[in-house]
Amino acid sequence: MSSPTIKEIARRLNVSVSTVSRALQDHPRIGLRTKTRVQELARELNYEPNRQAIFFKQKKTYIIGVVLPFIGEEFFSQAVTGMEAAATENHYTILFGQSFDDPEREKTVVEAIRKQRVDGLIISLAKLTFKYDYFRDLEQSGMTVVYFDRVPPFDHANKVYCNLFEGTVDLVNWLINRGCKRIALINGPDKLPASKERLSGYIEGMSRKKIKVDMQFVETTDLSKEGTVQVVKKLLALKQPPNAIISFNDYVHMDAVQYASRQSIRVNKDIVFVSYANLSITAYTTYPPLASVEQFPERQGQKALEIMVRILSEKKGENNASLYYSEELRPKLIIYEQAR
Amino acid sequence: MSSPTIKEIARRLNVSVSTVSRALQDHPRIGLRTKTRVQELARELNYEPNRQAIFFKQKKTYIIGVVLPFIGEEFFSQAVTGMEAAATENHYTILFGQSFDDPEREKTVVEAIRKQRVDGLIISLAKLTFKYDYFRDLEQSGMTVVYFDRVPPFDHANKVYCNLFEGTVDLVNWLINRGCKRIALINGPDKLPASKERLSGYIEGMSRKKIKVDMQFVETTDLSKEGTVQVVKKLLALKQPPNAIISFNDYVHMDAVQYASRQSIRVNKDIVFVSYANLSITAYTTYPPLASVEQFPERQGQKALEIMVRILSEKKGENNASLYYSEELRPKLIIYEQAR
DNA sequence: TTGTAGGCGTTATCAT
DNA sequence: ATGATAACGCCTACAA
Repeated sequence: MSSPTIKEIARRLNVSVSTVSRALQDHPRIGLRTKTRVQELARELNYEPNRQAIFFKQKKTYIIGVVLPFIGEEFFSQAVTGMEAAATENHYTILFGQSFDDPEREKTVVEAIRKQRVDGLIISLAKLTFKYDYFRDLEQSGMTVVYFDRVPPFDHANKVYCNLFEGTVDLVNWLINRGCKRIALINGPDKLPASKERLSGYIEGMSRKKIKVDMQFVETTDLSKEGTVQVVKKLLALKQPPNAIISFNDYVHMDAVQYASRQSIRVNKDIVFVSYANLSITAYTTYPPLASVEQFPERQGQKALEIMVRILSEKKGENNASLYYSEELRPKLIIYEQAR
Repeated sequence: MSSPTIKEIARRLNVSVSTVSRALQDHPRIGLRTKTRVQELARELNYEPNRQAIFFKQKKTYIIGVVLPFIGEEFFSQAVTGMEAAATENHYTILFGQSFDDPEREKTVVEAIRKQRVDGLIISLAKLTFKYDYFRDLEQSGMTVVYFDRVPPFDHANKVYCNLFEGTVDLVNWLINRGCKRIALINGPDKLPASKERLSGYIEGMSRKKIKVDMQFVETTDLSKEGTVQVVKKLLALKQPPNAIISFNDYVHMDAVQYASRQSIRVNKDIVFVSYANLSITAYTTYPPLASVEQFPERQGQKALEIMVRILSEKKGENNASLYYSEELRPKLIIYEQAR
C-alpha cells in the first residue's frame, strides 16, 4: 500500500539499514553489487524517503510560509506566481495564508503557519498593521522573515519592495510634458507608507518642473468606492478643476473614472486619468488609465523567495543575523495612449 | 533562542520526560503540584511542542495540498479563500501550487507537493488533462484526493463541482422569455467537460421551449482573444445573426463584446450578451454581461476542504476507501439588467 | 565494504 | 503519581 521504509528494504535484502541508506545515496564506498540490489528493490517497491522523518532530523521543512493580504488582488496573485516559480526552482514549497488586511487575523494566520515550523516566512503586511512588536518577536525567536511590498519602516529587516517615489516623479513629469499642470492626486490613507511615497513623489515631480503644489489637489480616499467618489466629487467641484488625476491604484482609478464619466466628464480629454499597478483587467474597462506605474509583482515575488532561500542557506552555516537584505525595485512607467 | 523541548523542561525540574509530557496534556492522574510547576516553566520558557516530531510520529502533517490551474483567475483565487477558511477552522494549513493548465507541470507540482507528505490533495485539473492514470495511481497509492470544479469523468472519485447543465438551461430559458430566439453559444473546446455541460444545457433549454437548435449558432473558441474574435465575426456575418450570445465565461464574454461593439453592434440591444462565472471585475467593464451563471467558487472551495477533512478523519478509524463523496452544487442565475 | 548504535522530540506502554 | 523505555524513519559517527 504505502511506501516502504529502508528498514523494510534492509530486511528483505538481509543487509543493515545503514547499508540501504548509503546505497540509496550513492555513497562512494559501498559495494556495487549491493548498491544495485538495493536500488533495484527500492525502485520495485516504489520506495520514497520519508521527508517527514528527514526534516524532523535536520530541523528543516523546505516549506516557506507566505502571508499576503488578499490573493484576489491581481498584484498579489501574480506575486504568488513569482514566488512559486522560485520555490519550485529551489525545491521549496509554499504554505499559504491571507490576512484580509486585518492585523488580528494576520497574527492568527502567521501563528498557524509558524507552528508548522516553516523554514521562513514571507509577509506582506496588512494595510493597518502599524505595531511591529509581534514581528520583531517573531524574528527575535529565530524565524527568518522577508517582508514583501508592504514592508515595515525600520531598516533591520529583509525586504523586497517597489519604490513608488521615483515612479510617481516619472508619472508627474510625463503629465506635465503632456500639458497638464493642474494635477490632482487621489492618495490612499495618510498612514500608509505607500501613500507617503506617492505624495513625496508627487511633490518632488511638481517641484522639479517649478509648479507650485496646490494642496486642494491632494485628496485621500479610504479606498472604498464611496470614499473615492466623494473625493472625486470634491475635485470636480473646484473652481479650477484638475486636468489630470493620479489615482492611488487601479481600483481607485476605476471608481473615480466611472463616477467622472457619469458626470459627463470626457475622460482622458477634459481630464487625464492615470494610475498605479497596471491590472491586466483594466484593458477591458471603459476607460483604462492612460499611463500606469508598473510594479512587477511577479518579479518581486520571485526575488523575495530567492532572497529567502539565500538567507536560509547562509544561516545553515553560521547564524549571523546582523546582515539584512533589502531589494528596492524601480517601477516603470507604462504609457497606453497609443495602444488603446 | 529557539523553543525548548520537554526533555529540557524535565531536566530543569528533575522529573522524567513522560511526566512533563503528561502534565502538558493535562493528564488526569498527575500531581497537581507537579502539573503546575511544569506548566509554569513551560510558559516561562515559551515552550512549544515540536509538531514536526509529533506529526512524524503520528504520520500526519495537517497540511492539505491544493493544486489549481491559475490563481490569477478570480474564480480560483476565491476558491482558495474558501479553502483557507475551512482549513483554518479545522487546524489544517494549505500547501499551494499552480499547474498553469499544463498537464506536464501539473504532474510535477503534484509530485512536489505529494513528497511533502501532505494528508490530502485537492486538485482542479488542467484544461488539457485527459489522461487520468497518474491520478488513479496517486489514489491507488493511498493519497486522499478531492477533485474540485474541473473534475475527472469517472464516478469513483471525491468531487465538488458545479453543474452547469442546469445553469445553462436557466440561462436559455431566461433569454427566450425575454424574447430572444436566435441564441448563439460561444463554447469552449469540445473536449472539456465544462463545454459539454454547457452544450447539453443549451440544447435542453432550447428543446424545452420547442425551439429548433441551429448548429450555425453553436461555435467553439480556443479561449484565446483571437479565437473568440474570429468566432464572433462569423456569427455576425450570418444572414440571420443571433440576437443573444452566451459566452463560455466572462473572459470570452469580454473579448466578444469588445469586438462586437467595435463593429457598431449595440450591445445588449441588438444582441444580448450573457455569460458564466460572474467575475466581480466585469462591473467595471464597458458592457458587463446582462446575466451570469454564478458558480460560488468560495463556497465550493470551502466545501471541498470540508469534505477532505471529513474523509481524513474517517480514514483514521478504518481504511474503507470504497465510498466516495460527490457534491454537486446548483449554480444560480444572476440577472443584472436592472442593476446596471 | 558493511554493521551497530545513538539520536532527533514526542507519545504510549509498561513498570514501579 | 511518576519513571523508564520503545518506537516512529532516517542519518551518521564509529566500529569491525
